[in-house]
Amino acid sequence: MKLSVRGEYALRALQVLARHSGDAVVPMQTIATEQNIPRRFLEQILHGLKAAGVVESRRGITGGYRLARPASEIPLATIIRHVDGALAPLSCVSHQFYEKCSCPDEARCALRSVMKEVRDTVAAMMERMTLADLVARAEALQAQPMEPVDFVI
Amino acid sequence: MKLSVRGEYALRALQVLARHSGDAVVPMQTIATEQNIPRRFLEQILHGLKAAGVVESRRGITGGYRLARPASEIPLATIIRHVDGALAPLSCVSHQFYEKCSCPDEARCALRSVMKEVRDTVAAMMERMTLADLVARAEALQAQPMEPVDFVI
DNA sequence: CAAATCTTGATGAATCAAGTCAGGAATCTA
DNA sequence: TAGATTCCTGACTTGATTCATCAAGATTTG
Repeated sequence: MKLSVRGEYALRALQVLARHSGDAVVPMQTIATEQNIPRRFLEQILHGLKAAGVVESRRGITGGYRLARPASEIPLATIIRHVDGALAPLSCVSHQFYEKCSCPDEARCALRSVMKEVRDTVAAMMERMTLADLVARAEALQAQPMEPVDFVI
Repeated sequence: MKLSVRGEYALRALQVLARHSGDAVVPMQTIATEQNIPRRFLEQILHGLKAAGVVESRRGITGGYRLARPASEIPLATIIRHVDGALAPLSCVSHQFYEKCSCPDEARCALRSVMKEVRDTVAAMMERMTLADLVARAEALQAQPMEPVDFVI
């Protein structure tokens, strides 16, 4: 798994929506400003996530986006797969994005066997972790004191 | 971590060299033929691995490549990093290929914290696994019976 | 010297990543 | 109803990267 800038933006944007779970919708401009994401680009990303059924939108002056399901029911795996594709390091070990590779016998390819373990490990982690967990972790990190950059009196 | 075709070729080629550890050198053409890798492309890849100190070469009619160290001392992590770069899903959590990301406070970025765990897990796996392990696994898989594709009498 | 090999550097086509743009459609408020 | 604000749609641009291919040179052995 390699996260593109697009994927990073998607996760950061959804984290904002997860944090505002109570609100009706959050306008895109708010997300763009808060997370410093180019607005036009974010437009494209959110539209993709809507097509994927991850978010819902509302038009007009009171418009914006919100999560289509509770944050605790949206695993990071789902988002990453929609935006950046396979979690697997090789597409021949991907479940959802499987592609045949060039080795003669997949069933007995040592490299494939190793990469399958990597895939399974990463997929399990990303499947377990949800947007709600991400928000919770952000709050926990916020609670920590600022790094003592300059602590001399 | 996402493995490019280049990275896959590199690992497969080195697996051949590891298997022929006794031999003086293995000519590139042998590797290219056995693993079905375009020769010109393999040339480029092996040259890179030589610059990285992973393989040694010998010119002339008896020329070829061999591992610069015992296969058991070459972790997959080393190879992948040289050919495909960072193991981390985000460069802001990479040790060797660190790049600052756009979030305001890295130390308290939830996404970074999660991806750091992924990186640590993947890096540990790839650091532990060596070329020798890869060869051993290939042999173990070879020992398995052929898949019963057609078992009807 | 001839043949096989690695060495070096250039080149090329296709694809992708990141971002931009224009014009349209929906929705609310005055 | 007008106007402001928002999302919707699809095309486009720019630069880098990926996956190679090629030519000419250097080295080594028979």
